[in-house]
Amino acid sequence: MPNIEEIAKICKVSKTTVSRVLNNHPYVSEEKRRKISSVIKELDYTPNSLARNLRTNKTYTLAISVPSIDHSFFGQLIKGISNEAFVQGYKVLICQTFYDKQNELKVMNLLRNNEIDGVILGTLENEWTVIEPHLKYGPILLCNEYHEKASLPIICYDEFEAGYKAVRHLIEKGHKKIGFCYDTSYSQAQRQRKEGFLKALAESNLQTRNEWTFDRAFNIEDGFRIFNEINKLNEKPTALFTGNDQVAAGIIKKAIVNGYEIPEDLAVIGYDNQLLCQVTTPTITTIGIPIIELGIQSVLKIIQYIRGNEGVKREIIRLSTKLIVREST
Amino acid sequence: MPNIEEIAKICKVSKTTVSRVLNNHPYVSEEKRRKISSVIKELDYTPNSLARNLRTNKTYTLAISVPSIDHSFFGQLIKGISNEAFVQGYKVLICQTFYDKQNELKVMNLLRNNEIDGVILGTLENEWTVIEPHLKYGPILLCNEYHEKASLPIICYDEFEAGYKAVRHLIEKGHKKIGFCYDTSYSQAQRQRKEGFLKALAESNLQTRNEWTFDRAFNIEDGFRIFNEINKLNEKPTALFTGNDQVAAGIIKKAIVNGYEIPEDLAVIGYDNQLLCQVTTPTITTIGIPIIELGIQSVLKIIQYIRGNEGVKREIIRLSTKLIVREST
DNA sequence: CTGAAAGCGCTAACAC
DNA sequence: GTGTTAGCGCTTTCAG
Repeated sequence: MPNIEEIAKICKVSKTTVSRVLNNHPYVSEEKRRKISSVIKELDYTPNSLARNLRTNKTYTLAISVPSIDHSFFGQLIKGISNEAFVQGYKVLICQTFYDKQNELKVMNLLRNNEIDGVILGTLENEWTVIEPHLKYGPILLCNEYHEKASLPIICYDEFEAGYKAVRHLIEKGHKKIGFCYDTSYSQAQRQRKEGFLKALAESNLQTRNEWTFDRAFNIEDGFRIFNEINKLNEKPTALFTGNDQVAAGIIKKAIVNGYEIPEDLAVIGYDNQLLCQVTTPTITTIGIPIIELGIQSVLKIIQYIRGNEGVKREIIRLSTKLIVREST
Repeated sequence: MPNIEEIAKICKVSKTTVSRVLNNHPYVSEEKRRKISSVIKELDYTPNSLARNLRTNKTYTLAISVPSIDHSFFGQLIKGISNEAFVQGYKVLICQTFYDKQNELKVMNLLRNNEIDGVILGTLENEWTVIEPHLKYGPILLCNEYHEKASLPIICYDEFEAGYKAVRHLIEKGHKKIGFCYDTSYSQAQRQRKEGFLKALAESNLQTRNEWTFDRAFNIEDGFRIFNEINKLNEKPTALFTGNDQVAAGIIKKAIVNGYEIPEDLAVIGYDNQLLCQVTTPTITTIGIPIIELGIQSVLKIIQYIRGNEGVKREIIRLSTKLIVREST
């Protein structure tokens, strides 16, 4: 494998001059530039990224941390992030936390060891005080999650409004007993969603119940489980804001198999507007969210900090969501 | 940020000794080892990976190339790969080809520029002659795809058997007019699946038709599109092997909305055994495949080549699949 | 416009 | 057991 010195020797110039050509620097005579370029092509030479990275102290790599990639919301988010990152000349490292604090710290260590230039957190497992010290190693950004105090850029959905809209819709459909599902109840984004939910209930003098609130609702199987829990209740909710289309699909399917009429016996509203909503029977009412845009904005923002070489500061971008009514409500 | 020299100075030893402690080499006195360890901890020092990588010419990073991450099969595959890679001390870079030859070459360039130690190809866009020259830069492995000649490790499903089993099942259900969907018809894995399909038909003296074969069948929307094409045919198939659960779900949903009885008017069999199969109405008959195992085996195999520092050679591992019967057939 | 020289932070012969 | 030395391959002052 040829290196820059070999190219320099063949062209009878210094490594510096070759480097200038490689990096499109000015002040190289047209003649030499041509010669060097042709030798580079001939020998099929490409610069060693490792050496470059060490020298410039940049990796052009971003890490994206998510609970689990195996979920269509995060799949789409990563797709959006990955595409935009590639356009901007960055690579993307995937890190899954599986809701584990230690795994999240491993991502932080990548930043510390100079393996990546920045981190996009698509979930937040640790306390902010644990994350904060890592800011000195490079920019960190919160995406799809919220924190009330953390001093970093936050790009998220308007969760409060989403929760509010969903429940307003259910109330308008005549429901008075409405339940809620958390992905994880320690997520502040989910807490805000719940606030919106509660606000809408309060405005109509309605209340929810503890036993109508479910935690760890992430995928279809969680939906199966949650339906079973609901089905055992004496006083059942008549409507449910699941916070997630997969969970909605699981609940709906199990309900139908158990003889429920949807939405008459149980109205269900999802979140994300995945294609899944269109193939179930009944189709699923949901909250539509701009996933790709969330990804793009996150990438642009973190690259801005990387390029600017500046410490991140708190700034909040809230993307708005929209209610999409289908057959399940 | 402290470096190895600083640690050495404080401990009044050479960088070498510090390096030995860092890498758990023997021949360091217990006393110095303790002293150095404690200073490392105190200063919160971690070695710069970039420098290490340059020196050792290793990155401990694998790239996984897939058409699009935004698909539950590839999401699960990446999950399996990513988990096992982390266990083995490797990071995973995600690369999406979007079925584009150029994007696949970008992955190859990562290998050439020393940005990764090996590549797992979850799809194959270019001719083998285009890929082959890159083998000199590091190990490449084919996963979930097949090639009749390529001299590299191939870990795939027994596609022939899967196609055969699926069609046998449809024939036993009384079907004589059976259609087929390709993800991409240039995929040799898919071709093998088709061979199995044809073998089963031939054994029963049945034939398929060109207009019952559909290409670019990847997701739910493709399923919608394909149903519309079927619905326009004069002579329609009565059963379909879609090669993909999403496509199956899309076809089934559109069929039901258009008044078809499933499976009476149209039997549909998917592939992958995603959870999606369990929430549609009717539930979807499919081919169950060991996705996580495919990922794990791929990682173990490529790491074996990386560690052994040897050129890859052709070897084929075929994982077997199983028919899972539900309501759609 | 061009090149010499220094050095990013680390590891690994090799000598003692 | 330990330290000296020489790079890995590149970019970037700085001097000419």
